[in-house]
Amino acid sequence: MKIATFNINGIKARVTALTDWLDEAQPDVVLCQEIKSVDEAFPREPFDERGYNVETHGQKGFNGVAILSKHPLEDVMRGLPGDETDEQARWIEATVVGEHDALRLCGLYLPNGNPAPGPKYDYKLAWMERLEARARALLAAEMPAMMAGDYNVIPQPEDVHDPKAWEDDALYLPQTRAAFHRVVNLGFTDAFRVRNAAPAQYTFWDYQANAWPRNKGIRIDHMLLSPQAADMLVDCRIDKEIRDRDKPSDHVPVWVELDL
DNA sequence: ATGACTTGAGCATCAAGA
Repeated sequence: MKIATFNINGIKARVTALTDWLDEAQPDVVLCQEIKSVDEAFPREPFDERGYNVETHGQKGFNGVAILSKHPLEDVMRGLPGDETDEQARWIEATVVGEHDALRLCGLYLPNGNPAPGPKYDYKLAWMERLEARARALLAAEMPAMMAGDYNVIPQPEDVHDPKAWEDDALYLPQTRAAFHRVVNLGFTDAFRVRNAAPAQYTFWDYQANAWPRNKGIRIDHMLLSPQAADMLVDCRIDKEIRDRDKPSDHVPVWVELDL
């Protein structure tokens, strides 16, 4: 089963770019971030036509996550547990059933956190604590699970074109990376890194200052696998070519092939 | 260089992104 994560930066502006990529890449499941739409306004038809079930967790203007799946989605859960007052739409979970096994899938859009320090950075760190708690619960269930999406975390120096330029940024601060590694170190596998050890493998390039042609990117979209899911990993790649097309998102898709 | 682009909201500009 081919499962992808893709921060699309606005579903209404990205329908053509997304459907073109779906038709080529033929993923079974796509976790989308930054749909920037309320649920009622999400354009379902292009995805219905292609055989995808659509589950959304949106809000007006910003954030918002969704799952597109050619397989049925069960037990859909919206919102990251741990703070009833949090109104930002950044988490969606569902179970997808494969040929041999079922997989618990979590699509996430982790807060950016800039400027740091400040209230936005406090929110990011608090959100990451809730993420760690959810990750522990998923591991305790001992079923295959994947948490994938836009983490807004640059894990290591080799994941950024110029580490020096990012050292005060909320995506790369030591506290941010430590919080990310605390989650990984519970027993998750960074699917891309176990399949590709090369530096400078990016998933985001800013629209500004010719970042893409200069390859001034960062790797912030990640797919973390529980031990049971890691045993199913066949491949993981970044579809960076589509950053070259008309009206691209500033992120590109990352996908895994799982023997599920 | 706190710049440059892009999106959504909503109709002139501004917030937010990373």
